[in-house]
Amino acid sequence: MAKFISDQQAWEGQADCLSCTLRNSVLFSGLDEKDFDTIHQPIDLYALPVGAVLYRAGDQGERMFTIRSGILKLVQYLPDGTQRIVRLLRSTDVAGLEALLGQPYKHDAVVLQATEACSLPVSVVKALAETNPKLHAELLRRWQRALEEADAWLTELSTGSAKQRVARLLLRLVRNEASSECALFSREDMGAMLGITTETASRTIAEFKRQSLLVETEPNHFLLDIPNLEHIAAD
Amino acid sequence: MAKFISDQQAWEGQADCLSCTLRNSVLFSGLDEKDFDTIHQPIDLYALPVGAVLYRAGDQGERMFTIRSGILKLVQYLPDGTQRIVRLLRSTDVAGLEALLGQPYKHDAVVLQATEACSLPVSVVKALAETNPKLHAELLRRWQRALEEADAWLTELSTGSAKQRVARLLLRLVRNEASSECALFSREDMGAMLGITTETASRTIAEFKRQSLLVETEPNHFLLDIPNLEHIAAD
DNA sequence: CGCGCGTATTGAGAATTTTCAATGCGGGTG
DNA sequence: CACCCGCATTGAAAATTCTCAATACGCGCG
Repeated sequence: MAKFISDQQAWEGQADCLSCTLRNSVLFSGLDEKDFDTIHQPIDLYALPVGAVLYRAGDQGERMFTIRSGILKLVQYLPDGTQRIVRLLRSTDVAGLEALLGQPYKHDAVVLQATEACSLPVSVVKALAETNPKLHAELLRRWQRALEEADAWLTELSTGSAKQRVARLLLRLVRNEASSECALFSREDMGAMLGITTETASRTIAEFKRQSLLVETEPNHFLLDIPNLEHIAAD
Repeated sequence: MAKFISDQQAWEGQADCLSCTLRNSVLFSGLDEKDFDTIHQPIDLYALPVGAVLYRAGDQGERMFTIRSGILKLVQYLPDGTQRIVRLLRSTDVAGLEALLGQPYKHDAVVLQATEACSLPVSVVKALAETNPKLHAELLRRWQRALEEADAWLTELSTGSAKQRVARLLLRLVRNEASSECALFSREDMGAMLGITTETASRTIAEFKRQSLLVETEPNHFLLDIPNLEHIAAD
Protein backbone atom coordinates (compact mmCIF):
# COMPACT_ATOMS: atom_id res chain seq x y z
CA MET A 1 0.00 0.00 0.00
CA ALA A 2 2.93 2.32 -0.46
CA LYS A 3 2.13 3.54 -3.94
CA PHE A 4 0.01 6.58 -4.70
CA ILE A 5 -0.72 8.57 -7.81
CA SER A 6 -1.67 11.41 -5.52
CA ASP A 7 -3.27 11.46 -2.13
CA GLN A 8 -6.48 9.46 -1.99
CA GLN A 9 -5.46 7.07 -4.74
CA ALA A 10 -4.52 3.72 -3.28
CA TRP A 11 -2.57 1.21 -5.26
CA GLU A 12 -4.14 -2.21 -5.08
CA GLY A 13 -1.58 -4.24 -6.97
CA GLN A 14 -0.79 -5.17 -10.53
CA ALA A 15 -3.62 -6.29 -12.71
CA ASP A 16 -3.65 -9.77 -14.16
CA CYS A 17 -5.40 -8.98 -17.43
CA LEU A 18 -5.62 -12.59 -18.57
CA SER A 19 -7.79 -13.56 -15.66
CA CYS A 20 -9.65 -10.26 -15.48
CA THR A 21 -13.30 -10.76 -14.65
CA LEU A 22 -14.21 -8.11 -17.21
CA ARG A 23 -12.02 -9.72 -19.81
CA ASN A 24 -14.72 -9.82 -22.47
CA SER A 25 -16.06 -6.32 -22.24
CA VAL A 26 -12.95 -4.33 -21.66
CA LEU A 27 -10.68 -2.40 -24.02
CA PHE A 28 -8.23 -5.31 -24.17
CA SER A 29 -10.88 -7.90 -24.99
CA GLY A 30 -9.36 -8.60 -28.40
CA LEU A 31 -5.92 -9.48 -27.07
CA ASP A 32 -4.62 -12.98 -26.50
CA GLU A 33 -1.91 -14.49 -24.35
CA LYS A 34 0.87 -13.65 -26.80
CA ASP A 35 -0.12 -10.01 -26.77
CA PHE A 36 0.01 -9.79 -23.02
CA ASP A 37 3.51 -11.21 -23.07
CA THR A 38 4.65 -8.13 -24.94
CA ILE A 39 3.49 -5.82 -22.16
CA HIS A 40 6.55 -4.80 -20.25
CA GLN A 41 5.20 -2.00 -18.16
CA PRO A 42 2.92 -2.95 -15.31
CA ILE A 43 -0.80 -2.34 -15.46
CA ASP A 44 -1.72 -1.13 -12.01
CA LEU A 45 -5.03 -1.48 -10.32
CA TYR A 46 -6.27 1.34 -8.10
CA ALA A 47 -9.11 1.67 -5.63
CA LEU A 48 -10.44 5.20 -5.56
CA PRO A 49 -12.76 6.61 -2.90
CA VAL A 50 -15.47 9.18 -3.56
CA GLY A 51 -13.93 12.54 -4.37
CA ALA A 52 -10.62 11.15 -5.60
CA VAL A 53 -9.22 12.78 -8.74
CA LEU A 54 -8.04 10.38 -11.43
CA TYR A 55 -6.55 13.21 -13.46
CA ARG A 56 -6.98 16.92 -14.05
CA ALA A 57 -7.71 18.92 -17.17
CA GLY A 58 -4.47 20.13 -18.67
CA ASP A 59 -2.32 17.39 -17.16
CA GLN A 60 -0.06 15.74 -19.69
CA GLY A 61 -1.80 12.45 -20.36
CA GLU A 62 0.51 9.51 -19.87
CA ARG A 63 -2.04 6.87 -19.16
CA MET A 64 -5.50 5.74 -19.93
CA PHE A 65 -7.78 4.00 -17.49
CA THR A 66 -10.25 1.18 -17.71
CA ILE A 67 -13.01 1.56 -15.17
CA ARG A 68 -13.76 -1.74 -13.48
CA SER A 69 -16.48 -0.53 -11.12
CA GLY A 70 -17.86 2.70 -9.74
CA ILE A 71 -18.74 6.00 -11.39
CA LEU A 72 -16.60 8.98 -12.39
CA LYS A 73 -17.59 12.41 -13.64
CA LEU A 74 -15.76 14.28 -16.40
CA VAL A 75 -15.87 17.97 -15.57
CA GLN A 76 -15.12 21.05 -17.62
CA TYR A 77 -15.01 24.61 -16.36
CA LEU A 78 -16.30 27.84 -17.83
CA PRO A 79 -14.13 30.95 -17.61
CA ASP A 80 -16.35 32.22 -14.77
CA GLY A 81 -15.61 29.10 -12.74
CA THR A 82 -18.95 27.32 -13.03
CA GLN A 83 -18.52 23.67 -13.68
CA ARG A 84 -20.30 21.51 -16.17
CA ILE A 85 -20.25 17.73 -16.06
CA VAL A 86 -20.06 16.50 -19.64
CA ARG A 87 -20.07 12.75 -19.18
CA LEU A 88 -20.14 9.90 -16.71
CA LEU A 89 -17.82 6.91 -16.90
CA ARG A 90 -18.85 3.52 -15.60
CA SER A 91 -17.81 -0.10 -15.63
CA THR A 92 -15.86 -1.07 -18.79
CA ASP A 93 -15.56 2.56 -19.97
CA VAL A 94 -12.18 4.02 -20.85
CA ALA A 95 -11.01 7.31 -19.36
CA GLY A 96 -8.39 9.53 -20.94
CA LEU A 97 -8.57 8.46 -24.59
CA GLU A 98 -7.04 11.79 -25.56
CA ALA A 99 -3.76 10.66 -23.98
CA LEU A 100 -3.37 8.25 -26.88
CA LEU A 101 -2.99 11.26 -29.17
CA GLY A 102 -0.39 12.83 -26.93
CA GLN A 103 -2.84 15.47 -25.82
CA PRO A 104 -3.36 16.75 -22.29
CA TYR A 105 -6.52 15.56 -20.57
CA LYS A 106 -9.54 17.65 -21.43
CA HIS A 107 -11.44 17.22 -18.18
CA ASP A 108 -11.11 16.68 -14.50
CA ALA A 109 -11.99 13.06 -13.79
CA VAL A 110 -13.49 12.82 -10.31
CA VAL A 111 -14.89 9.78 -8.50
CA LEU A 112 -18.62 9.95 -7.70
CA GLN A 113 -19.00 6.39 -6.50
CA ALA A 114 -16.11 4.31 -5.18
CA THR A 115 -14.17 3.18 -8.20
CA GLU A 116 -11.69 0.52 -9.23
CA ALA A 117 -9.61 1.42 -12.26
CA CYS A 118 -6.76 -0.15 -14.21
CA SER A 119 -4.05 2.25 -15.30
CA LEU A 120 -2.81 1.61 -18.83
CA PRO A 121 0.41 3.36 -19.86
CA VAL A 122 -0.12 5.09 -23.19
CA SER A 123 3.03 3.51 -24.56
CA VAL A 124 1.59 0.05 -23.91
CA VAL A 125 -1.72 0.79 -25.57
CA LYS A 126 0.03 2.40 -28.51
CA ALA A 127 2.36 -0.52 -29.03
CA LEU A 128 -0.41 -3.07 -28.80
CA ALA A 129 -2.73 -1.09 -31.05
CA GLU A 130 -0.14 -1.04 -33.80
CA THR A 131 0.16 -4.79 -33.94
CA ASN A 132 -3.35 -5.80 -32.96
CA PRO A 133 -6.18 -4.78 -35.28
CA LYS A 134 -8.84 -5.87 -32.82
CA LEU A 135 -7.58 -3.53 -30.14
CA HIS A 136 -7.33 -0.88 -32.72
CA ALA A 137 -10.93 -1.31 -33.82
CA GLU A 138 -11.99 -1.35 -30.21
CA LEU A 139 -10.36 2.03 -29.67
CA LEU A 140 -12.34 3.52 -32.52
CA ARG A 141 -15.51 2.07 -31.06
CA ARG A 142 -14.67 3.66 -27.69
CA TRP A 143 -14.26 7.04 -29.27
CA GLN A 144 -17.52 6.67 -31.10
CA ARG A 145 -19.27 5.58 -27.93
CA ALA A 146 -18.02 8.64 -26.10
CA LEU A 147 -19.27 10.78 -28.94
CA GLU A 148 -22.72 9.20 -28.86
CA GLU A 149 -22.82 9.75 -25.16
CA ALA A 150 -21.94 13.41 -25.57
CA ASP A 151 -24.62 13.83 -28.22
CA ALA A 152 -27.19 12.14 -26.00
CA TRP A 153 -26.35 14.53 -23.19
CA LEU A 154 -27.02 17.41 -25.53
CA THR A 155 -30.33 16.12 -26.81
CA GLU A 156 -31.68 14.40 -23.70
CA LEU A 157 -30.09 16.09 -20.71
CA SER A 158 -29.70 19.67 -21.93
CA THR A 159 -33.08 20.12 -23.59
CA GLY A 160 -36.56 20.53 -22.17
CA SER A 161 -37.81 21.43 -18.69
CA ALA A 162 -35.96 20.63 -15.48
CA LYS A 163 -38.47 17.87 -14.73
CA GLN A 164 -37.86 16.23 -18.07
CA ARG A 165 -34.12 16.43 -17.71
CA VAL A 166 -34.10 14.95 -14.22
CA ALA A 167 -36.41 12.15 -15.32
CA ARG A 168 -34.20 11.37 -18.30
CA LEU A 169 -31.08 11.34 -16.14
CA LEU A 170 -32.68 8.94 -13.67
CA LEU A 171 -33.82 6.61 -16.43
CA ARG A 172 -30.37 6.71 -17.97
CA LEU A 173 -28.85 5.63 -14.65
CA VAL A 174 -30.79 2.38 -14.52
CA ARG A 175 -30.80 1.54 -18.21
CA ASN A 176 -29.11 -1.78 -18.88
CA GLU A 177 -29.03 -2.42 -15.16
CA ALA A 178 -30.52 -5.48 -13.55
CA SER A 179 -32.62 -3.55 -11.04
CA SER A 180 -34.47 -0.28 -11.35
CA GLU A 181 -32.74 0.92 -8.23
CA CYS A 182 -29.91 3.39 -8.08
CA ALA A 183 -27.83 5.62 -5.87
CA LEU A 184 -28.19 9.33 -6.53
CA PHE A 185 -25.57 12.02 -6.83
CA SER A 186 -25.45 15.24 -4.89
CA ARG A 187 -27.94 17.83 -6.07
CA GLU A 188 -25.04 20.03 -7.04
CA ASP A 189 -23.65 17.36 -9.36
CA MET A 190 -27.08 16.68 -10.82
CA GLY A 191 -27.44 20.35 -11.58
CA ALA A 192 -24.03 20.42 -13.23
CA MET A 193 -25.05 17.49 -15.42
CA LEU A 194 -28.36 19.03 -16.46
CA GLY A 195 -27.49 22.69 -16.77
CA ILE A 196 -29.84 23.69 -13.90
CA THR A 197 -29.20 25.04 -10.42
CA THR A 198 -28.68 22.95 -7.34
CA GLU A 199 -31.97 24.20 -5.91
CA THR A 200 -33.97 23.30 -8.99
CA ALA A 201 -32.43 19.83 -8.96
CA SER A 202 -33.31 19.47 -5.29
CA ARG A 203 -36.87 20.69 -5.75
CA THR A 204 -37.44 18.35 -8.65
CA ILE A 205 -36.10 15.30 -6.84
CA ALA A 206 -38.11 16.22 -3.74
CA GLU A 207 -41.25 16.53 -5.83
CA PHE A 208 -40.61 13.17 -7.50
CA LYS A 209 -40.26 11.64 -4.06
CA ARG A 210 -43.56 13.14 -2.91
CA GLN A 211 -45.21 11.72 -6.01
CA SER A 212 -43.65 8.31 -5.31
CA LEU A 213 -41.85 8.35 -8.63
CA LEU A 214 -38.84 7.74 -6.41
CA VAL A 215 -38.95 5.54 -3.35
CA GLU A 216 -36.01 5.60 -0.97
CA THR A 217 -35.30 1.96 -0.09
CA GLU A 218 -32.21 2.67 1.94
CA PRO A 219 -30.31 5.92 2.53
CA ASN A 220 -29.63 7.47 -0.86
CA HIS A 221 -30.89 4.43 -2.75
CA PHE A 222 -33.98 4.93 -4.82
CA LEU A 223 -36.36 2.65 -6.63
CA LEU A 224 -37.65 4.24 -9.81
CA ASP A 225 -41.18 4.22 -11.14
CA ILE A 226 -39.94 3.74 -14.66
CA PRO A 227 -43.19 3.96 -16.64
CA ASN A 228 -44.25 7.22 -15.04
CA LEU A 229 -40.78 8.71 -15.26
CA GLU A 230 -40.76 7.81 -18.93
CA HIS A 231 -44.03 9.62 -19.28
CA ILE A 232 -42.54 12.75 -17.75
CA ALA A 233 -39.36 12.42 -19.81
CA ALA A 234 -41.34 12.33 -23.02
CA ASP A 235 -43.68 15.09 -21.83
CA MET B 1 -25.17 16.50 -64.19
CA ALA B 2 -27.04 13.25 -64.35
CA LYS B 3 -25.93 11.88 -61.01
CA PHE B 4 -27.77 12.46 -57.75
CA ILE B 5 -27.52 10.99 -54.30
CA SER B 6 -31.03 12.21 -53.79
CA ASP B 7 -32.86 15.22 -55.13
CA GLN B 8 -31.01 18.44 -54.45
CA GLN B 9 -27.59 16.85 -54.48
CA ALA B 10 -25.78 17.67 -57.66
CA TRP B 11 -22.76 15.72 -58.77
CA GLU B 12 -19.93 17.98 -59.75
CA GLY B 13 -17.42 15.46 -61.02
CA GLN B 14 -14.73 13.24 -59.62
CA ALA B 15 -12.31 14.73 -57.18
CA ASP B 16 -8.62 14.92 -57.99
CA CYS B 17 -7.25 14.48 -54.50
CA LEU B 18 -3.63 15.00 -55.48
CA SER B 19 -4.27 18.52 -56.64
CA CYS B 20 -6.90 19.30 -54.00
CA THR B 21 -6.61 22.84 -52.73
CA LEU B 22 -7.26 21.59 -49.21
CA ARG B 23 -4.68 18.86 -49.58
CA ASN B 24 -2.84 19.76 -46.39
CA SER B 25 -5.73 20.09 -44.00
CA VAL B 26 -7.99 17.32 -45.12
CA LEU B 27 -8.43 13.76 -43.89
CA PHE B 28 -6.20 12.43 -46.64
CA SER B 29 -3.36 14.84 -45.94
CA GLY B 30 -1.01 12.03 -44.94
CA LEU B 31 -1.36 10.12 -48.19
CA ASP B 32 1.06 10.24 -51.08
CA GLU B 33 0.82 9.50 -54.77
CA LYS B 34 1.25 5.75 -54.34
CA ASP B 35 -1.64 5.65 -51.93
CA PHE B 36 -3.96 7.39 -54.32
CA ASP B 37 -3.09 4.85 -56.99
CA THR B 38 -4.67 2.18 -54.84
CA ILE B 39 -8.02 3.95 -54.80
CA HIS B 40 -10.23 2.14 -57.23
CA GLN B 41 -13.56 3.62 -56.40
CA PRO B 42 -14.18 7.18 -57.47
CA ILE B 43 -14.25 10.00 -54.95
CA ASP B 44 -17.12 12.19 -56.07
CA LEU B 45 -17.47 15.87 -55.48
CA TYR B 46 -20.91 17.28 -54.77
CA ALA B 47 -22.31 20.78 -54.61
CA LEU B 48 -25.13 21.01 -52.11
CA PRO B 49 -27.58 23.90 -51.81
CA VAL B 50 -29.06 25.13 -48.56
CA GLY B 51 -31.51 22.58 -47.18
CA ALA B 52 -29.96 19.59 -48.95
CA VAL B 53 -29.66 16.44 -46.87
CA LEU B 54 -26.29 14.71 -47.00
CA TYR B 55 -27.60 11.72 -45.09
CA ARG B 56 -30.27 10.81 -42.58
CA ALA B 57 -30.08 9.31 -39.12
CA GLY B 58 -30.53 5.56 -39.36
CA ASP B 59 -29.33 5.27 -42.96
CA GLN B 60 -26.76 2.57 -43.43
CA GLY B 61 -23.52 4.51 -43.70
CA GLU B 62 -21.60 3.60 -46.81
CA ARG B 63 -19.59 6.74 -47.17
CA MET B 64 -17.91 9.48 -45.29
CA PHE B 65 -17.64 13.05 -46.48
CA THR B 66 -14.98 15.68 -46.37
CA ILE B 67 -16.47 19.15 -46.28
CA ARG B 68 -14.65 21.48 -48.65
CA SER B 69 -16.73 24.60 -48.02
CA GLY B 70 -20.04 25.63 -46.50
CA ILE B 71 -21.72 24.64 -43.25
CA LEU B 72 -23.80 21.61 -42.29
CA LYS B 73 -25.80 20.90 -39.15
CA LEU B 74 -25.95 17.52 -37.45
CA VAL B 75 -29.44 17.06 -36.04
CA GLN B 76 -30.87 14.60 -33.56
CA TYR B 77 -34.52 14.23 -32.61
CA LEU B 78 -36.21 13.69 -29.29
CA PRO B 79 -39.09 11.23 -29.07
CA ASP B 80 -41.53 14.16 -29.03
CA GLY B 81 -40.19 15.40 -32.34
CA THR B 82 -38.26 18.44 -31.16
CA GLN B 83 -34.94 18.70 -32.87
CA ARG B 84 -31.60 19.47 -31.36
CA ILE B 85 -28.56 20.47 -33.38
CA VAL B 86 -25.55 18.80 -31.79
CA ARG B 87 -22.72 20.01 -34.01
CA LEU B 88 -21.78 22.08 -37.02
CA LEU B 89 -19.44 20.86 -39.73
CA ARG B 90 -17.31 23.24 -41.73
CA SER B 91 -14.40 23.29 -44.12
CA THR B 92 -12.01 20.32 -43.67
CA ASP B 93 -14.35 18.55 -41.22
CA VAL B 94 -15.36 14.94 -41.82
CA ALA B 95 -19.01 13.88 -41.76
CA GLY B 96 -20.18 10.36 -41.09
CA LEU B 97 -17.22 8.93 -39.16
CA GLU B 98 -19.56 6.31 -37.70
CA ALA B 99 -19.83 4.71 -41.13
CA LEU B 100 -16.25 3.54 -40.71
CA LEU B 101 -17.45 1.28 -37.91
CA GLY B 102 -20.25 -0.11 -40.04
CA GLN B 103 -22.81 1.78 -38.02
CA PRO B 104 -25.81 3.67 -39.36
CA TYR B 105 -25.52 7.46 -39.32
CA LYS B 106 -26.44 8.95 -35.98
CA HIS B 107 -27.76 12.29 -37.23
CA ASP B 108 -29.44 14.04 -40.09
CA ALA B 109 -26.77 16.06 -41.89
CA VAL B 110 -28.41 19.12 -43.43
CA VAL B 111 -26.82 21.98 -45.37
CA LEU B 112 -27.07 25.41 -43.69
CA GLN B 113 -24.78 27.26 -46.08
CA ALA B 114 -24.10 26.08 -49.63
CA THR B 115 -21.65 23.25 -49.34
CA GLU B 116 -19.11 21.37 -51.40
CA ALA B 117 -18.33 17.89 -50.15
CA CYS B 118 -16.21 14.96 -51.29
CA SER B 119 -17.80 11.56 -50.91
CA LEU B 120 -15.39 8.91 -49.63
CA PRO B 121 -16.55 5.29 -49.88
CA VAL B 122 -16.04 3.58 -46.55
CA SER B 123 -14.26 0.70 -48.25
CA VAL B 124 -11.66 3.11 -49.62
CA VAL B 125 -11.01 4.78 -46.29
CA LYS B 126 -10.85 1.43 -44.55
CA ALA B 127 -8.36 0.01 -47.02
CA LEU B 128 -6.15 3.08 -46.91
CA ALA B 129 -6.28 3.32 -43.13
CA GLU B 130 -5.01 -0.23 -42.79
CA THR B 131 -1.87 0.42 -44.77
CA ASN B 132 -1.26 4.05 -43.95
CA PRO B 133 -0.54 4.93 -40.32
CA LYS B 134 -0.79 8.64 -40.97
CA LEU B 135 -4.33 8.38 -42.22
CA HIS B 136 -5.08 6.16 -39.32
CA ALA B 137 -3.78 8.68 -36.81
CA GLU B 138 -5.68 11.40 -38.60
CA LEU B 139 -8.91 9.46 -38.14
CA LEU B 140 -8.34 9.24 -34.41
CA ARG B 141 -7.70 12.97 -34.30
CA ARG B 142 -10.96 13.58 -36.14
CA TRP B 143 -12.89 11.57 -33.63
CA GLN B 144 -11.24 13.42 -30.80
CA ARG B 145 -11.97 16.74 -32.43
CA ALA B 146 -15.64 15.86 -32.76
CA LEU B 147 -15.69 14.89 -29.12
CA GLU B 148 -14.11 18.16 -28.04
CA GLU B 149 -16.64 20.00 -30.10
CA ALA B 150 -19.50 18.11 -28.46
CA ASP B 151 -18.09 18.85 -25.01
CA ALA B 152 -17.72 22.52 -25.87
CA TRP B 153 -21.35 22.67 -26.95
CA LEU B 154 -22.32 21.28 -23.57
CA THR B 155 -20.23 23.67 -21.54
CA GLU B 156 -20.46 26.81 -23.67
CA LEU B 157 -23.68 26.59 -25.64
CA SER B 158 -25.97 24.73 -23.25
CA THR B 159 -25.08 26.53 -20.04
CA GLY B 160 -25.92 30.02 -18.80
CA SER B 161 -28.50 32.57 -19.88
CA ALA B 162 -29.83 32.92 -23.40
CA LYS B 163 -27.77 36.07 -23.88
CA GLN B 164 -24.59 34.28 -22.90
CA ARG B 165 -25.29 31.35 -25.15
CA VAL B 166 -26.05 33.48 -28.17
CA ALA B 167 -22.92 35.55 -27.59
CA ARG B 168 -20.80 32.41 -27.30
CA LEU B 169 -22.27 30.97 -30.46
CA LEU B 170 -21.55 34.16 -32.39
CA LEU B 171 -17.98 34.29 -31.15
CA ARG B 172 -17.51 30.65 -32.05
CA LEU B 173 -18.64 31.36 -35.60
CA VAL B 174 -15.86 33.86 -36.25
CA ARG B 175 -13.09 32.20 -34.27
CA ASN B 176 -10.15 31.34 -36.50
CA GLU B 177 -11.74 33.34 -39.29
CA ALA B 178 -10.00 36.17 -41.07
CA SER B 179 -12.80 38.67 -40.52
CA SER B 180 -15.13 39.18 -37.60
CA GLU B 181 -18.05 39.06 -39.98
CA CYS B 182 -20.42 36.16 -40.41
CA ALA B 183 -23.69 35.01 -41.89
CA LEU B 184 -26.31 34.00 -39.37
CA PHE B 185 -28.62 31.02 -39.28
CA SER B 186 -32.36 31.10 -38.98
CA ARG B 187 -33.57 31.86 -35.47
CA GLU B 188 -35.10 28.41 -35.36
CA ASP B 189 -31.72 26.77 -35.99
CA MET B 190 -30.03 29.02 -33.47
CA GLY B 191 -32.59 27.98 -30.91
CA ALA B 192 -32.01 24.31 -31.72
CA MET B 193 -28.28 24.80 -31.21
CA LEU B 194 -28.66 26.58 -27.89
CA GLY B 195 -31.56 24.77 -26.31
CA ILE B 196 -33.78 27.88 -26.32
CA THR B 197 -36.92 28.79 -28.24
CA THR B 198 -36.99 30.48 -31.62
CA GLU B 199 -38.53 33.58 -30.05
CA THR B 200 -35.86 33.89 -27.39
CA ALA B 201 -33.17 33.55 -30.04
CA SER B 202 -34.87 36.23 -32.11
CA ARG B 203 -35.30 38.60 -29.18
CA THR B 204 -31.69 38.20 -28.17
CA ILE B 205 -30.33 38.80 -31.66
CA ALA B 206 -32.63 41.80 -32.07
CA GLU B 207 -31.43 43.23 -28.79
CA PHE B 208 -27.78 42.72 -29.77
CA LYS B 209 -28.50 44.59 -32.99
CA ARG B 210 -30.08 47.50 -31.12
CA GLN B 211 -27.02 47.62 -28.88
CA SER B 212 -24.76 47.58 -31.95
CA LEU B 213 -23.09 44.41 -30.79
CA LEU B 214 -24.09 43.21 -34.25
CA VAL B 215 -24.02 45.44 -37.29
CA GLU B 216 -25.69 44.23 -40.47
CA THR B 217 -23.27 45.03 -43.30
CA GLU B 218 -25.30 43.36 -46.01
CA PRO B 219 -28.47 41.29 -45.82
CA ASN B 220 -27.86 38.60 -43.20
CA HIS B 221 -24.18 39.42 -42.80
CA PHE B 222 -23.14 40.77 -39.46
CA LEU B 223 -20.04 42.38 -38.10
CA LEU B 224 -19.41 41.42 -34.50
CA ASP B 225 -18.33 43.63 -31.64
CA ILE B 226 -16.07 40.94 -30.30
CA PRO B 227 -14.83 42.54 -27.07
CA ASN B 228 -18.31 43.39 -25.85
CA LEU B 229 -19.72 40.04 -26.91
CA GLU B 230 -16.91 38.39 -24.99
CA HIS B 231 -17.90 40.43 -22.00
CA ILE B 232 -21.47 39.17 -22.24
CA ALA B 233 -20.34 35.60 -22.86
CA ALA B 234 -18.27 35.61 -19.70
CA ASP B 235 -20.96 37.44 -17.76
C1' DC C 1 -25.41 12.81 23.76
C1' DG C 2 -25.07 17.46 21.97
C1' DC C 3 -22.57 20.24 18.57
C1' DG C 4 -21.10 21.54 14.17
C1' DC C 5 -20.50 20.92 9.39
C1' DG C 6 -22.04 19.96 4.91
C1' DT C 7 -25.77 19.03 2.18
C1' DA C 8 -30.78 18.91 1.22
C1' DT C 9 -35.01 21.16 1.43
C1' DT C 10 -38.13 24.88 1.35
C1' DG C 11 -39.86 29.71 0.84
C1' DA C 12 -40.66 33.98 -1.61
C1' DG C 13 -39.75 37.45 -4.78
C1' DA C 14 -37.16 38.64 -8.99
C1' DA C 15 -35.68 37.56 -13.37
C1' DT C 16 -35.78 34.90 -17.30
C1' DT C 17 -37.88 32.19 -20.57
C1' DT C 18 -41.83 30.18 -22.74
C1' DT C 19 -46.17 30.42 -24.90
C1' DC C 20 -49.42 32.01 -28.01
C1' DA C 21 -50.83 35.52 -30.81
C1' DA C 22 -50.26 39.47 -33.68
C1' DT C 23 -47.64 42.24 -36.74
C1' DG C 24 -43.93 43.45 -39.93
C1' DC C 25 -40.98 42.62 -43.76
C1' DG C 26 -38.99 41.01 -48.18
C1' DG C 27 -38.93 38.31 -52.16
C1' DG C 28 -41.33 35.78 -55.55
C1' DT C 29 -45.67 34.98 -58.26
C1' DG C 30 -49.80 35.55 -60.75
C1' DC D 1 -48.59 45.88 -58.62
C1' DA D 2 -51.27 43.33 -55.19
C1' DC D 3 -50.95 39.17 -52.82
C1' DC D 4 -48.88 35.41 -50.41
C1' DC D 5 -45.67 32.86 -47.99
C1' DG D 6 -42.08 32.18 -44.84
C1' DC D 7 -39.55 34.07 -41.44
C1' DA D 8 -38.29 37.68 -38.06
C1' DT D 9 -39.90 40.60 -34.69
C1' DT D 10 -42.67 42.19 -30.99
C1' DG D 11 -46.22 42.10 -27.24
C1' DA D 12 -48.20 40.39 -23.00
C1' DA D 13 -49.38 37.04 -19.78
C1' DA D 14 -48.14 32.61 -17.83
C1' DA D 15 -44.85 29.44 -16.38
C1' DT D 16 -40.49 28.20 -15.11
C1' DT D 17 -36.22 28.88 -13.16
C1' DC D 18 -32.97 31.51 -10.52
C1' DT D 19 -31.48 33.94 -6.48
C1' DC D 20 -30.85 34.62 -1.87
C1' DA D 21 -32.04 33.38 2.55
C1' DA D 22 -33.72 30.45 6.07
C1' DT D 23 -34.37 25.90 8.02
C1' DA D 24 -33.94 21.02 8.37
C1' DC D 25 -31.50 16.90 8.46
C1' DG D 26 -27.82 13.32 8.94
C1' DC D 27 -23.48 12.09 10.43
C1' DG D 28 -19.07 12.20 12.67
C1' DC D 29 -16.67 13.93 16.57
C1' DG D 30 -15.63 15.53 20.99
